[in-house]
Formats: sequence, C-alpha cells, structure tokens
Amino acid sequence: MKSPFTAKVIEIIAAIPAGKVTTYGIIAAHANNKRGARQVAMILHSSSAKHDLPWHRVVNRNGQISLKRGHGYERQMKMLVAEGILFDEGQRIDFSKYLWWPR
DNA sequence: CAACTGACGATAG
DNA sequence: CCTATCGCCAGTT
Repeated sequence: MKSPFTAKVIEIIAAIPAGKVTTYGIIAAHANNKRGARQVAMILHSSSAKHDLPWHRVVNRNGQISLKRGHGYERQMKMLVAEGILFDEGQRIDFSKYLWWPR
C-alpha cells in the first residue's frame, strides 16, 4: 500500500467541491505532513488520472496556478473558469471567495 | 539500491 | 516587490 500520507492526500483532493479550490500546503497539513506540499504536487502529478481527481482545484499558496504556460497553465485556468472561479488581474484566485478548507 | 527531480512553502535578506 | 536557500519526501531514472 502507498503511504498513509498518499492515501490521505488523495482522499482530500477527491473531496474538493466544484467551484472551490485549496492549496498544496493545506492538503499536506491535513495529511499530517505540514511541510509536504511538494509531495502533494507529486502525488497529483502521478495519480490524478488513475484516481479521477480534480487536480485543477489545487493551486499554490498565492492562489495562482503553478504550471508553466504551454504545460497545463491555460488548461487548468480554463477548467476553473468553467466552474465559476474568476481570476484577478494578476491571474490570482480570490481566496476569500473560493478557498475550500478540508475538515 | 542511489541519485535526481520537483503542480510547494516558509523564511531570510 | 524580488531572489536565494532550506526542508519535506514520493516518484522516476
């Protein structure tokens, strides 16, 4: 079996409601690995498809998409906008409106 | 098995 | 505002 951390991360991500977003750090913290944000990203990268996870609802702590242009950035933004999430001029998401906290 | 990589984050300057 | 550096450790090679 994969680590408890991995299982927890997948569980949390699968629970993110449409129209909301959360961050790598928050997920990591709830999976008992406060400083494991990078692993959350890695898990998403390798397991989002097989676990049918809403990977696009996870952004970094600035409310911005971490992907690079031409490597998923536009695709992710498009999916978020399609769910009603708006970006400001700096292409950042307003956490006061869209942040989802697992619990 | 060892080394390397990296959708991140906090901190320091 | 910015860059640099360290910590964390699952995947990949």
